[in-house]
Amino acid sequence: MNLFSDFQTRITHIIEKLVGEKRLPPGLDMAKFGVEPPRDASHGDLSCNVAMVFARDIKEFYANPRQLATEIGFELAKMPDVAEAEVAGPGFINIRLKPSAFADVLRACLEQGPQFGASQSNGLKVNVEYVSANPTGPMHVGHGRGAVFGDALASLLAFSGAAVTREYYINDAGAQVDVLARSAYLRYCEALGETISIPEGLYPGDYLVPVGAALAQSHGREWLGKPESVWLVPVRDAAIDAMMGMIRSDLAALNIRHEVFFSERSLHIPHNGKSDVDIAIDLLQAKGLIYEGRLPPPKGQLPEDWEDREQTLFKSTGFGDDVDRPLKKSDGSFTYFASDIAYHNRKIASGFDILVDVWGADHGGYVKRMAAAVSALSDKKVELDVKLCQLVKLVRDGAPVKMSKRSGDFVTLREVVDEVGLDAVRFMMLFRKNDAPLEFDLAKVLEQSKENPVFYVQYAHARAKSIFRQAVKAFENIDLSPKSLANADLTLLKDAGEAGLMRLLAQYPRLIEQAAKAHEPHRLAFFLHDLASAFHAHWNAGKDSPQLRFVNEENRELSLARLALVGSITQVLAAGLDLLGVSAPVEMR
RNA sequence: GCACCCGUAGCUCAGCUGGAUAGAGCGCUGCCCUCCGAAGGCAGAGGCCAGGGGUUCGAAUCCCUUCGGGUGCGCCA
Repeated sequence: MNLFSDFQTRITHIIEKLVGEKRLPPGLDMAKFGVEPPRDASHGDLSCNVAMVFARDIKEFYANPRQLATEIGFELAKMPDVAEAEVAGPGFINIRLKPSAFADVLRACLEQGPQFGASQSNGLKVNVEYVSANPTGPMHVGHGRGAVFGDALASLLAFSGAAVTREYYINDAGAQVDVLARSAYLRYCEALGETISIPEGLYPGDYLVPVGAALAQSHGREWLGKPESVWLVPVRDAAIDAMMGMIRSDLAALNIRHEVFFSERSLHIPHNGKSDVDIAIDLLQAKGLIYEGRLPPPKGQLPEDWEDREQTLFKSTGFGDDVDRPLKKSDGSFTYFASDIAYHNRKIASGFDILVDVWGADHGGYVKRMAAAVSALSDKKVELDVKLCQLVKLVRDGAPVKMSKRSGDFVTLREVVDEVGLDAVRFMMLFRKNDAPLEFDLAKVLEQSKENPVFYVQYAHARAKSIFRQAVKAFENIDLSPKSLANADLTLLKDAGEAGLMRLLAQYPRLIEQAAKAHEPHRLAFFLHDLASAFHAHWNAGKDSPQLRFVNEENRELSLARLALVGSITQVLAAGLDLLGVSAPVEMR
């Protein structure tokens, strides 16, 4: 149950009724107004801006927005769960609910359990593509951020009613996997007793040592001293398989599992004479969006090897890009962009309504052309949202931890997960907007203090659980099942702290919905932190004022009502953490 | 030179796609444990939302512009 969308519907009906009575003009866009929690709790439980939003449309019917607001407020006040609806400021309608409304929220929370806040299927097919690290080495912490972000976003979207596919795009074509093959070949030679030195430009990391050893084991001296043309392909394929195995295992350590691993190279393999790239290019060609032409050289620093030449271009400027983009390299092969067009065309052809790509911020310059391509391929029917994740600064006690992939001596994602645990990694990665840089302190995330948000939220959950343990000791034969708690007399919850907590719980379904719509899982992380904070505060209120404690041995009925509140909080904390992929411990000892 | 992201308390950051008197943590000052987990909480001080224009009932949020930081800019992916 979502109080906010519920009232949005009710107010929409009131407006429609007024339109029917010719007391408002037809054609009002109901999507324009909103029902939201007021910033200031003294303004009530719900607030609606509808009268102000329609200020311009209603001039012939009402002198000012306040008049319309008064009219709507009058209708709202008649409803059984509304205590009062008053007009404030320029025309806000502030609604205060009867305690029974919040009792309904608690009951819904207890009865629906982990499904509280979930939405019915909305019929949307969404594809979330994330991680997509090149299969040339282990993942680093930056990849981890995109991985956790994409995974949490996918969960959030699924929870709010979309049919979600989690997808990984394997960049197994192009020059870099050849570099990988050469690097692995050297390790193969090394495994056979040759002395090797790794030239500049190859991957020096020792993660390729076992790959070389395995090749030596399976193929003996067969490729030793032979030209690249003999061994490149088999070594490359073996190395990519090994790297993808390693990446999958790194992802598994973070509880991340994709449904689809899509190979870039497969896009170039013809079926019935045509590859996916051919098909996509043909499609654009048919739309008249491909031409042969010249590009002006980039302003500022001219590249050393710049050569002005005729090339095959996609008319991306027709869809908001700055320049048209080349589809073929000078050697005639397709650019990465061409493959990516084909890849996204596959996704469009699969019937997805929304495509979400999670990329590193260093690919920001690529967004416009990809959005242009999706727009062109789908005739503007499919939306592409590219989420850029800013880089992660790894520090320990404030001092930077060096990372350098070139030297092969970098801190891998796996090392960080092994050191601090997946809960800490996942929560911290989500406790920041995706487009803001993130400082990840290896020492701080293990601290057991309120400075560490992971601990703070998990502690709230453990603390809530401890109240239940306490209640079992205090009362004989007490039934603390959700069903039993839902039957408690919830009107006994009258304290301001209790009301504040219930108000927060009532906002959870809306928060989920909005975070999913905005593709911003961090909002959920911050909400859980807020809920934990309110809970800790109310707990402490019980220290100063014993009559506020959740467990009151003299008053079983009151205790049951309060335990229903605690149970709801526990439920939302656990479910919210679960959506983020973080565990909710029963105790912190 | 151009494009994209960012600029909010001394520091690190939220701000719910335009709402009411801009919030939290750290740090600083002063408090709260014979009592459900003090691994926590309460109170106080601290702001020209980088600057300037505009859009409207209403702007930290949208548009333009200046300044400052980051990321990119055919034949890497």
